[in-house]
Amino acid sequence: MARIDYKHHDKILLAVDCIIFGFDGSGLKALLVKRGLEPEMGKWSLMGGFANKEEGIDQAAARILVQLTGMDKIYMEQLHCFGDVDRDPGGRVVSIAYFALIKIEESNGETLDLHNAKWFDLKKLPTMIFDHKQMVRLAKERLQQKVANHPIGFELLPNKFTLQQLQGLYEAVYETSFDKRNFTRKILSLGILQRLDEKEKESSKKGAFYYVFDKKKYKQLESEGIKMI
Amino acid sequence: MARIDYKHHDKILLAVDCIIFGFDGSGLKALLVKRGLEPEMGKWSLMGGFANKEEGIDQAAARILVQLTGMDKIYMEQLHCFGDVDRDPGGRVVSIAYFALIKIEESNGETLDLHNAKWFDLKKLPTMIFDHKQMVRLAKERLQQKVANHPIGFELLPNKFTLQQLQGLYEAVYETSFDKRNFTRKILSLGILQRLDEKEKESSKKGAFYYVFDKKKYKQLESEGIKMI
DNA sequence: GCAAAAGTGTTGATCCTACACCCATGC
DNA sequence: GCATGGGTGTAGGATCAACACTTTTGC
Repeated sequence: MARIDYKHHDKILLAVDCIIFGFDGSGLKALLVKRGLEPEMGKWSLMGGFANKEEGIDQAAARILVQLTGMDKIYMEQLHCFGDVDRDPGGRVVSIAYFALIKIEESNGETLDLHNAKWFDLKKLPTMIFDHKQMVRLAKERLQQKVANHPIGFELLPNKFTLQQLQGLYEAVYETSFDKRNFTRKILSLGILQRLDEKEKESSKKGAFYYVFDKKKYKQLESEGIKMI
Repeated sequence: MARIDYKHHDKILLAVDCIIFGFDGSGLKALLVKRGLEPEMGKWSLMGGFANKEEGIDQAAARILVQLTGMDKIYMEQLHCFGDVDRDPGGRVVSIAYFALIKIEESNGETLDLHNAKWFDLKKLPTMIFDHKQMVRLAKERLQQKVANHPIGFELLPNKFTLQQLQGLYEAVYETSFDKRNFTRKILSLGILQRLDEKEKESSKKGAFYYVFDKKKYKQLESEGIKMI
């Protein structure tokens, strides 16, 4: 077999696009920005950017997430690589999509405004550029699969949350509703929630206990994939 | 926000690497080739190649699979994009890994020989270049997840197969063993197998019925994901 | 007739689902 | 004292796991 050199092959623009999910108590949201460059400037778009030669693609995604949200260490995972020849009318660009889960209340309003970012309910998404709608759809499917077996839903909630908030989140992710008693029993039986002595008193007279996700206990149990739901 | 042009961004070499699985009745196998270019020429490697500007990445993967196996229309799905800066000592190359399932007996021996390809038992893999071992590990995990909910195991078996072969395949994928009665009952209760009148008489006096996967029935049932196992 | 693999049912345990009432509190 | 959301238990059905013997046939 012939000896071949890397030099004779095509180099291609590599982009990273981020599907950023948030939950505000009423529904799953995606964070979109107004695109700041041609083509399609001014249209709604996922937050994205180009990968540089000197950085890994995960670093590129993390960099872009910090740019927009001002937040470090947010949950992020690679989704899929989109590489149709004509996906971007501006040129041949292969895009690696990442999805991220953030706690809405911790994001930085200033950096969001800087990029003209806005939260959209997943069920009321605007028209988006290129194949970004397909990216969001795929990300939502992946989120559903993942949430069923991994404790990542907590990334979308405040550090302390009530069972009702947690149930609301699962209902939003799966677009369905669960029986309160069954849900409570199942989620508590996993043994990964720790109840605080503190109560949330905003939304009821009686008050609902706050819980926190107990990462240590989860790590102990994690024989690759606990059934969350 | 400033108007930016694509031209000012880095272009990067894009490779495609294929994890090709096969099943020969005794264990899950992966198809490796002797690498034909520097660096690491002569070492064991996944079959790969560079993506061209004029083709989509899925097309690139399909092209590379045909090159090696001589087979068209084989089951293939994107796995993950590997983009660490130093993953390839020969230069900055981002690789998109695909995994494929083939029926070993249908592959073309000549094209395999041409690339010095060899089947390796997944439990006895040789040293491989770059991050290819990691790719195989991830592919195996994904295969396990996918096989549990989708009827793709049949891609690894001849068109007609016995229940014993099918069970052997599932046992190989999950590296465990199942109870014959429970397995038979569950798989037949799905209603996606059709029994032929023909028997396989090689491996027993009595003979075992051949079955075929009934794609039509599956499509009817497919309300997104039937539980296979 | 015997060796070798094929084929087939039952039972107990577990898990899942459906369902409704009392509790604590602020007003 | 009443309105509001918080918290809790049970029973029936479905599913899963464990288990062993009979059948067929080529030799």
